[in-house]
Amino acid sequence: MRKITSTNYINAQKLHGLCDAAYTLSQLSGRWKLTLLVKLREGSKRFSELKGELPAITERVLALQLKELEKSGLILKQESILKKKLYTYELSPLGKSMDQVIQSLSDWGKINNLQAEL
Amino acid sequence: MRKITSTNYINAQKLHGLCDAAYTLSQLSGRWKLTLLVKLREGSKRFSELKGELPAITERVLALQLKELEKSGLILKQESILKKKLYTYELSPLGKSMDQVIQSLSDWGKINNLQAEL
DNA sequence: TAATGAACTTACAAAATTGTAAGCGATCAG
DNA sequence: CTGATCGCTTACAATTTTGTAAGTTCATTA
Repeated sequence: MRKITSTNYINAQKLHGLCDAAYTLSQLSGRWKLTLLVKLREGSKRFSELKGELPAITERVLALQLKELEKSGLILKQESILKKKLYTYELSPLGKSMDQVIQSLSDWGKINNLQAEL
Repeated sequence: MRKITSTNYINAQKLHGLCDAAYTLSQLSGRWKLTLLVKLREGSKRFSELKGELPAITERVLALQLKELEKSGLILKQESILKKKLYTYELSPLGKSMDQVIQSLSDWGKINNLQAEL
């Protein structure tokens, strides 16, 4: 939970007021958010699928990140019509509008991420 | 300082191994880094200039962020030929190669950042 | 030469994020 | 009806990031 009276929080707000790029970044900040969006570009997935594709993530953090992405409108949570209590997550139109952003982040990483050669 | 034995650190490494976009994002993570790059796209600037353009930043944090950007090779610190101990910061070639990334982050923010209308 | 300013650094505290471990309420297969 | 699985939630601790306040060093200015 954020303290909306903290200098930290206030500074973030000011920053978003003077830098659009920083605002965008803030929507993606959180260890796994961006990667979740990348995975969801492939199509809608369930909680357990996402967990399976991100071996190091814990359920707690996965739930947190999904909730925040939903709150900021980038993804949608749908209940299956066939089975109750079965949900799928998918990109919302807003999330899809991030396509170019995600693509350029991926492209730059592909060229400069030496880590990935392992 | 990061503990290279922490689960947190190890998870970040794993993540960069499986997601190029996340690697790119990690190079930009830090409250002011991206905005510093945005400012430096306008041309090289000095410490005090940057401080002046980012009213809310403290000297401590500005110094930290600049040092990290330098360490990751995105910016260069140059000493003035005319006056000793006067430095300017500028984008390195690697930093300039982020142009497309920064541009798409800005573009998305421009459309979706309601905050900025203040 | 004393004062000023630029560019930091240090020690410390607060806040935010992430990880650990366990538990809980459906729903469903058997 | 029973146990298993899915999709979470809770309480707590560790880690990481950011902020506060003060001080330092060197070089220039007056």
